[in-house]
Amino acid sequence: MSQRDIGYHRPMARWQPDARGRLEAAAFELFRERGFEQTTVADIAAHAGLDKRTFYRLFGDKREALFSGSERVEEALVKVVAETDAAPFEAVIAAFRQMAVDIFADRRELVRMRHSIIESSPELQERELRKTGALLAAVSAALRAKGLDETTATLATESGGTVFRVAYARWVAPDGDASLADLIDEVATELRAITSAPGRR
Amino acid sequence: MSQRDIGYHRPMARWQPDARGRLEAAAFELFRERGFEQTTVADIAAHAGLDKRTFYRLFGDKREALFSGSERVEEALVKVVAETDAAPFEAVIAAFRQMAVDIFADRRELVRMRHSIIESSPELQERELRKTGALLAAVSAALRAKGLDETTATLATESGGTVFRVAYARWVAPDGDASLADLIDEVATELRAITSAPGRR
DNA sequence: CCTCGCGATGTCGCTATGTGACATGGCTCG
DNA sequence: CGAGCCATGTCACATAGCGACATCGCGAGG
Repeated sequence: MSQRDIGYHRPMARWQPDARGRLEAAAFELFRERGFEQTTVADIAAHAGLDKRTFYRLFGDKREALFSGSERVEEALVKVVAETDAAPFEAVIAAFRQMAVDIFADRRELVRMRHSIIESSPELQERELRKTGALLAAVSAALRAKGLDETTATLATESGGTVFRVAYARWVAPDGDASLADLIDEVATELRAITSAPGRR
Repeated sequence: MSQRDIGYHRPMARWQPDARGRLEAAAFELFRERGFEQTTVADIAAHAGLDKRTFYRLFGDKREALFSGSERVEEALVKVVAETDAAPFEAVIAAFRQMAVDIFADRRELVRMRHSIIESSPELQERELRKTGALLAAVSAALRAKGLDETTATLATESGGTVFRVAYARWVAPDGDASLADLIDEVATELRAITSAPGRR
């Protein structure tokens, strides 16, 4: 890491480039080393060669430094949902599946590290929940934009989210080795079975 | 309100009774009047005739004052799930249904006020998400205790939670008038339809 | 080439959150 | 009747987060 050189004869710009990226990296590193609560915003800023105040200009709060990829994920999900013409639940599953392939598949170790950081802090778990909720709201809006009523859109979206969360939990588990996309398919099938008909015990 | 007299000739106890209840009431009142962010913990404590420090001995943080009923709800849900012998998803739905009748039905206005407070603050929304998650985790554990595997338990629980959230959203909506229990049944049926089979568009 | 303003960053100061350590004083139990 | 318990208050402090103002390289226009 580091080695964020600019070039050779640049007469030394007033500031190093990519303040935001440096802060994200510093936060990730420190959260892993000392834990979220043991890391102060001043620590993160100093580690990135910046001031505490600059951190707060780029991130709403201390937790946000860990949740930067979410816009990309949201765009990917919404795009698939908007373009596919499958039934609502299937559309959402397809979106998560595609997103898993395009964004998650190659980053398993990174995702695992991030997951273990979040797992260790209730505050971060809360933020993750909120981010996920916002993501699902965007997906649901994309479904409604296709003419679905709100209840249908919400139920399809939330069910898809449930499938994803369960599949994701298995994927990041230390011993799992199946691909996330395959896990999503498996879990979707299981969910269909469970909610299908009021069968007997 | 107030008028929390003890009796006639009680030689004046050192402290007024029910500090926790007074703090909860004060918090609710102030959050409604000024909003969550505009209310400081010192305000709440003063309003209840107590010190800031006492607040933090009784509540983990400022938000917790709004989330005290959750243990009761959890107990009610777990009890039904443990005692019924329906299929998993149906068991969870039955639990929410029963809880709706026993705990929510008579408190619609209170629940609406509480909901509007939470809606107005992202911090409170995060906490609500976490509380709901903990609740669902307990329900899922109750299902596993009956011998179900983790995936089935989680999927049934989360799906039930989805149904409840959607029904609840309709129930607290300003114009709704159906009972929460009925809404739960309706939404459950809709969810079954949506996840049933990969039908066509 | 000069200057003038923009924009990203730093500095300062302050309020509020949340916590540890210690003090107080009715109440209960022996 | 005395010893301690325990809920509460008091004090001090680190950190989060934010408003206001200062700094100064850079780039556009004269």
